[in-house]
Amino acid sequence: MMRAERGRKTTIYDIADATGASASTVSAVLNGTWRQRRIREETANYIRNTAESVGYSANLQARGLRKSRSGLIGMIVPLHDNRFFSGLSQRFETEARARGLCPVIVSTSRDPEREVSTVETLISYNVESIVITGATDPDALSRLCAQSGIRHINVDLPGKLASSVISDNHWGAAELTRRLIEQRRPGSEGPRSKLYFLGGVAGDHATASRIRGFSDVHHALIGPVDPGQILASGYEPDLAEAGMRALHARLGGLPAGLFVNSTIAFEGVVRFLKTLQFDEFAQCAIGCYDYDVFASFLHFPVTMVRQDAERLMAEAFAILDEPAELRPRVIEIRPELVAF
Amino acid sequence: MMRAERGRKTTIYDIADATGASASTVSAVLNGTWRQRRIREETANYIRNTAESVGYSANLQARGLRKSRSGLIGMIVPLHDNRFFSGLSQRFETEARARGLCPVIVSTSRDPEREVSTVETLISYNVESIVITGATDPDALSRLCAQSGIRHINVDLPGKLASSVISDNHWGAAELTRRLIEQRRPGSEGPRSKLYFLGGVAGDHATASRIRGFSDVHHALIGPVDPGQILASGYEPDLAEAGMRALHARLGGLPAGLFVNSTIAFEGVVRFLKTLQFDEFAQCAIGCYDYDVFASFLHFPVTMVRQDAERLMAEAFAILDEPAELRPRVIEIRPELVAF
DNA sequence: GTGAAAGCGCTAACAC
DNA sequence: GTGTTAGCGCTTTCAC
Repeated sequence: MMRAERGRKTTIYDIADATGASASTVSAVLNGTWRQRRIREETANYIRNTAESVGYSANLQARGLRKSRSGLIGMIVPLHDNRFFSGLSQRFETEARARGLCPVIVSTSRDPEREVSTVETLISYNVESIVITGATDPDALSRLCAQSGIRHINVDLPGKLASSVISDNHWGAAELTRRLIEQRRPGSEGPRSKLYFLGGVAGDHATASRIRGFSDVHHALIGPVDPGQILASGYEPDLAEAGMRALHARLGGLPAGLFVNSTIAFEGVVRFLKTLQFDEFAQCAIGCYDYDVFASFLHFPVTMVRQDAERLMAEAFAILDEPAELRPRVIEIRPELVAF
Repeated sequence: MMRAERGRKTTIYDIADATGASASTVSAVLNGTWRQRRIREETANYIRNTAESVGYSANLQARGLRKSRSGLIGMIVPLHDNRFFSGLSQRFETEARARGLCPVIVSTSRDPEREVSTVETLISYNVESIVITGATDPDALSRLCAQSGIRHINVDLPGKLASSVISDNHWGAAELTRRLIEQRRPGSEGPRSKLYFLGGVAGDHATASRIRGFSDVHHALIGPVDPGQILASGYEPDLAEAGMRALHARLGGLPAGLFVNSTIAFEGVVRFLKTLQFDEFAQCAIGCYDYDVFASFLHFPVTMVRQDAERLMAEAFAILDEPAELRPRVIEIRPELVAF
């Protein structure tokens, strides 16, 4: 193993030298195509044994270069440190593994430039396809991928240029709103008798759909929604907390119901509620779009919407597995409502 | 751009043809080494513009093959869908990015075989180094890496064959135990006056250190620890819940204090506590090794240990950045105690 | 200041 | 049934 001794990793040429076979024979044996080359069983065994004994492992970059494939599959997420996205990552990993691909998951901090450069990097590594989750500008990424002919799909946030698998936000929000209205204590009147929507960014697709779901049901069951009932205060716990404080001051108490648009905002809400007396917030029906185990153990009842990460990813891969489509599709997956 | 028209991606040869320069000049310009080649500024600009206008992006597999580097850095985690590990992932990503490397994070479900095959895959892709977190058998992985001369480091769980950066589990557990004992309501006697340790696997390094920290302080302040006080019931919420139920039955009530060894176990514990009356568990001092935002909002006070993912990763990369060491080191990072 | 050519480790067509 | 050979796209010596 002269080459190995020189510090390099052992290659098929080393194995070829060691066994007296040729590089192509070794290659065929070691990558499984040897049956079609009708290589003798014993030759194959001999080669395999030698390879194993020297700890040979194929150089996947070389293979990738030659076959212009990489065996890698990419995914971008806004952040790892989040229940929903880490759930998606977990499912992505499972699906990738089932296809013999090595998952590369990169986070982009919701930064559009970083999204672009990350996708460029993935493309440069010749990933087989890309799953784009929570992108701020999915279509910019689609254009990049299209340029290099890379299959890709949007998950969670839809785009116009590629198929998308998203949560059925309208349905989930409508259903959650319906339940909150059912739970609402009767009696109060005026602004405090209404429901309020808190958190997220109104421009963002998911939030917009949820606001529509909320408004539709609210309108049908209680009455028209006033703009003051929608507090899309952003994605930070602090902003949600401040929003809650302001709302509480404005109304002179808690409203009949609260629709919190993410666990991130929910954190701020809970922080504020903790400053109140139990009997005060016991009067308020609380719901959160998104799920967290511990949020379900709080000292007041809360209804949560759990998005179906498993189906979202399964559908995404189903589309990637199929031959490319003519026109982008949007598939909506219903979330599940969980009451505590 | 004939090659591009044939469906391939554009290469430096395409750019060379288009600009009339040679492939090596194009290469130098596009990878930044052109100054040392004293290529004329205008030539460089011309080439860069052409490259950009055709949307050229380098084939990183080819570059990697040639330079026997990949620009990838690997990490294995037991699972993505967990606060602690996803926090580590997030920091890993930041550190990798700071070094211009593309992070590849793969989960292994705490399956030893999968750990091995994942590390093999990463090695085959020529990753620059590997961060191993929460491995069941770190030393087996170290041997693999050593075989191929890949730098690597253990995080969270230590190994004997490579340097490790771990949480100071003994200190954290001792400190948590001390606080629980302080909070303990005086008065009771017998088994119920003691603290109980719940969750984790006694054989696992982290759990073992924590049990030692717990026992040392318990011994010093209350008295010897009875084997019956240690319930290392595993990593499943269900097991912890069952463990709690059994303990409660055995003691005829809750003990003076409860040391829960992970948020996973804590989930089961909380599930059980929910079945009790408020004034019953209000008597029990509760602590959890590991942190979760929402766990801090429960209807009883809890002290949590928050591991310092940022410093864990920073130290890990600091070691990877240094020249290889003669003897493996173990660095312990103190966690932070947070009371609610 | 720039080009020609070799080669990274692998695969696949084509020999025989 | 197995060997020879020509690249995959890039970097890097060496030449001029």
